[in-house]
Amino acid sequence: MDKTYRAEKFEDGIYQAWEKSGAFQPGNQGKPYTIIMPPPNANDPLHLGHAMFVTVEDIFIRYQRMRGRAALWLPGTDHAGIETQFVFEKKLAKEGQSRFDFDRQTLYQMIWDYVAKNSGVAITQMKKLGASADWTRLKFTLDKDVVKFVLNTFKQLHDDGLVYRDLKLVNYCTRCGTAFSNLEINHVDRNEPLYYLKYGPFTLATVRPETKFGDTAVAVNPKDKRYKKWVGQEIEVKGLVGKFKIKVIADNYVDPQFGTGVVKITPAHDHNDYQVWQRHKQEMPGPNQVIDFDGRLNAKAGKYQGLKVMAAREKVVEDLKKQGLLVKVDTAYNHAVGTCYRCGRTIEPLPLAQFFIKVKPLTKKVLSALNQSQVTIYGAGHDKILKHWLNILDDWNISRQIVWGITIPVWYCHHKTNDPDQCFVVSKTKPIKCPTCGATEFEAETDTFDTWFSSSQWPVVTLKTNQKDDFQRFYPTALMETGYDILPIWVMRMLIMGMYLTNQVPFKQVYLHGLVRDQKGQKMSKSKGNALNPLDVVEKYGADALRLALVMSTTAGRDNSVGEDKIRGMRNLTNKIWNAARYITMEESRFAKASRDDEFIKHLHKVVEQVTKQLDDLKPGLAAETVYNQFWHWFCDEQIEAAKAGKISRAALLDGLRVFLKLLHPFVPFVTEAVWQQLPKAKEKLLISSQWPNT
RNA sequence: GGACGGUUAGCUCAGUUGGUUAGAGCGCUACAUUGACAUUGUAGAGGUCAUAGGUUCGAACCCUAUACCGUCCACCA
Repeated sequence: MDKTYRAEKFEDGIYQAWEKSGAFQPGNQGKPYTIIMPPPNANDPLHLGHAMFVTVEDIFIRYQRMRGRAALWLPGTDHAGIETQFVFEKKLAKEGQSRFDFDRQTLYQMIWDYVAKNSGVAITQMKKLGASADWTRLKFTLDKDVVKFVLNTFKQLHDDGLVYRDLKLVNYCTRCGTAFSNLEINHVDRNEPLYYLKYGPFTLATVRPETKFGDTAVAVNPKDKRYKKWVGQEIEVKGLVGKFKIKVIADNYVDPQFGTGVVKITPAHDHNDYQVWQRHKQEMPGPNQVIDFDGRLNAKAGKYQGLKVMAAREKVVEDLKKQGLLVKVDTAYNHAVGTCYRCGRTIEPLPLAQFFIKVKPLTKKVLSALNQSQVTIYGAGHDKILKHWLNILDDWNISRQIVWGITIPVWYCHHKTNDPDQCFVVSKTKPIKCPTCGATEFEAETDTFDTWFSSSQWPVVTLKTNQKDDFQRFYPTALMETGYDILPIWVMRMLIMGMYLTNQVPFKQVYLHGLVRDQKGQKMSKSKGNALNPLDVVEKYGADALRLALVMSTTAGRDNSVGEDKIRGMRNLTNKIWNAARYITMEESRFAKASRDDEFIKHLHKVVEQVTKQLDDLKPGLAAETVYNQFWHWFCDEQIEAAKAGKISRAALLDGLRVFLKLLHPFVPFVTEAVWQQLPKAKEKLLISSQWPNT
């Protein structure tokens, strides 16, 4: 044996031996224990966040496998709709092309080829980290059977009256060319001028004067005495594109304290105004769209047609000023603006007919399951956050205007329009005749599903489309493990769709890990240059060191700092393990009993109990700490030294080492396996398939 | 505006659900080296557990308030 442990000499060979042995597949014996892996983006290299989930999930899977459970860790990869199309468009841009240079089929095929070419990346890297997942069951979100299942779910939801098409204001990014759900919008505080405009007999305040061509009413608070006499009247306004008449309505939404207490209502371009319109449909016209999906003003804006929003705003303000219609400008005004989480551009609320899922009937079921403790959330207060989310959730917009995804199986009778009452047929293939309107001509839907719509079905679909009895055997799964940052966007939706599809919770426990931060507690990012690349770390210190550094002393739901110092320290443990084994195996075991053997065995047993309890309690950080300290400071520093003095027998020491290798294995699988292979022959050939010590 | 966290050693963090002198890693100080390991060992310095009250025989842990930090949500034009 070498004087120091060299991870690079062992890791690949050991991984191959594990995989070849079939240890990653659940055995036929034992109670099932299942983790469905959060599918990483198929074509993206891994970052530390991925390394984190691989580590934590692998710890639990290895532990349960050693406990004799039929442990299944089912891996997958994600087509990651918008993310991937965005990356691909960047690539096109570099080559001087854009997505608009290709028709849908061609573009889809190009992205498919691109993803196929890179799709091994994530999997190879997870293997490097020691992930003991069952790769024979790997699923991709665009696998034929997965797609088929997702299409059926949509049909089922529609048949159950839980899907509807409606014209609503959607969060539209004019740069990415698609709508987003509310959960994908970032709100940022921005300082924008608040303009006070003359508006007929009133003065009103707005930050968006360029939308005034879309105004359909003026609103005041019903209790506001100043304006009471105007309510219900039509006023005449002299505007930039001529005179027009507009009605004054009363709505509680208007805050008399804000600005002048008068608001212009532009239902096509503002979420609040849209809601006001919904309450006053009888009194005022509906959405009057003046900004188009390319982010430019349309013909209704007269001479401002063709200008982009910000340019139009400047021009409009300038002209208002010239005509004496601008009363004053409040430049100190701050408010929150919705921005695209992808590209950062301001989100434009635009009226678009989209498909929505009615969430209320579904969230109700999930809330009651939570209240009955059918699911337990581990992670610093995030159980409360989940409940909060379930209570406030709005209907889910699942239509996306991108090609990289699963096309919504809808056929519009005659032609697709933006009319919410448009007749359509839900069908995987082109229908012959519409049962409602009798149409025989159809236009296919081009919108695709929100990626998260298929992801929300992941625990169900991965098991239903896999080996024959998998769903019966492994569902509901034991544990869902992921970062708390995707609690609402993914975990909550899996609960919703899992309950809908199976009437059971998709998983019984949720372990939410924290975000990985750098040594100083700063967020890691490429631009800051403080991000560690997991593969570089593995190469330098070994996968075990990285794994242990990621999990050591962490608590569910709390961020944790990882720097090179910590990783080096953990690498030192792998060396310590190696050397303890080297020493113990140097001499032949003698079977004579020594004076402190009994005491030694008793303490060892206590350690086993403690680590086992901590893992059962879903406290991998604490378990790692316990086993680290007990191994290094008790076993090595005290007991090996005592053995040198003859107080502990070699046989006891060797047994102790075997126990520690088992306790350490879920955390540092490579070095423990490497050492196990050097020990005198035992019944259990591979440590990965060995039995957890008795408690 | 609301919700949820945090505040423990120089730094990064644990503290197993109220119970003896509060722990780890890194860093620091002194010593140790031909027999497992310098990717080491031994010894040590360093904390009135944010602050102020309260409950209790007993509080880092429970309660109340305050301060600061962080995250998320939110339709005030």
